[in-house]
Amino acid sequence: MSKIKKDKSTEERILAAAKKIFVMKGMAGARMQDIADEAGINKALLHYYFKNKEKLFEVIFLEAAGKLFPKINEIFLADKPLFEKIESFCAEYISIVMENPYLPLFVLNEINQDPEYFLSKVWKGKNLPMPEKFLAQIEQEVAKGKIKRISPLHLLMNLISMTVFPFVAKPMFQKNLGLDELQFRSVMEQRKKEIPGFIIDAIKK
Amino acid sequence: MSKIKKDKSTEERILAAAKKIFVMKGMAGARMQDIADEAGINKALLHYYFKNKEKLFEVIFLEAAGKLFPKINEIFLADKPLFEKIESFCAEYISIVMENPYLPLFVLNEINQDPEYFLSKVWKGKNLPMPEKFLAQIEQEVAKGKIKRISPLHLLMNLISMTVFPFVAKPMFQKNLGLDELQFRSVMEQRKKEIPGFIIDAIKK
DNA sequence: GTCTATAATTTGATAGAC
DNA sequence: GTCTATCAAATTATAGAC
Repeated sequence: MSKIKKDKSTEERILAAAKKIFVMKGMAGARMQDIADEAGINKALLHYYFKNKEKLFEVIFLEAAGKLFPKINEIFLADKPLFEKIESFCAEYISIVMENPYLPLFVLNEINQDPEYFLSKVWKGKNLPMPEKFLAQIEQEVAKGKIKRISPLHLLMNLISMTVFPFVAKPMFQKNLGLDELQFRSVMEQRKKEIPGFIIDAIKK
Repeated sequence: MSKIKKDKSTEERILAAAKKIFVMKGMAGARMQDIADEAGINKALLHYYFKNKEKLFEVIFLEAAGKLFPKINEIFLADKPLFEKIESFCAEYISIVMENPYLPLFVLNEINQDPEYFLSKVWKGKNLPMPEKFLAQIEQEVAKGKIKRISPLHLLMNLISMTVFPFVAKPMFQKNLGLDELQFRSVMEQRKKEIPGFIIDAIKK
């Protein structure tokens, strides 16, 4: 701690500013000047802290991806009954993303720019997604006759789609359904129960 | 028809090139040079046909949005039984998007850049989304005791999410689930039946 | 309509003073 | 660490010949 009692270190303010601008405009659309302005500094100082735009972007992107992917992998690896997994995934994922509603679109969009590069960045070494266990668990439930004969792959896609997509299409849903910020939050809060209930109704015998 | 028998007019080639580049890189990331190269012409000619980048982009964006939104509005306005609506929506929407899998992410991303502006462009005047009828129809089915007591809003979100999201997250799903191009298409083909079946199981009494 | 050459502007990045 | 001033490269857009 070289410095005491300042609201926020310059680096912290840069990172907060960069996150805001990058998530809003994307890598290509973001301007170093905008980030500097947002952080209350100038471009030179920005480059002093982060050598170039690419380096700064990588920090922001990896932090964003780090908020979204581990939670998905958790559901793959956890040692819990199927229904519990689905319930806790919806609730926890929505809670996390509700604080940063635009992260999923940001991350998915950048991944789309160069899937190989970005996906390798996301889980280089560890953190690899292992959906096999989860898919096998569904198979077993089917085999045991606990749930309907459903394709594990499609069930997984349905779960993730219903949980994540409303955030990706947030402006569209808000405009078309006439939801203000508060109402949108409320709807997403409901979905923590609504989605698991919907799935259970769909697959229970 | 001033000219006869040429593979493709210059304007057509420009539009095809612009679509490819804009959809791949987004408005901010696309380069006029790339579009010119892709079309086999030079930048000057590109500006001769379309005054500037913004104008060209608008044409592409509106065409893309025009492929995605009317189909959604159709389900809102059509005069058909609920189940039929859901079935035909899934099948038709997936068929349309399968030929341009990256359109949804492109459109959603640009809308996110400036929701007011882009959404006003999409349905200026006509083409306004009218979800009320569809939501009311669900209410009625519930009231008549035909289906479970479910929130119309959430059912609508679930339907659209399950249909659209796999395209938005295409690279992620492909990488994580180990699907090549052909397998992905096959999975989406299955979903034309899988999604309606899933929904029916979830809401039928 | 199409091209070459070039202007005009934006923007990422650096030099050097304090 | 932070700033001002400036450069160098990239990129949109135009002028003008054919």
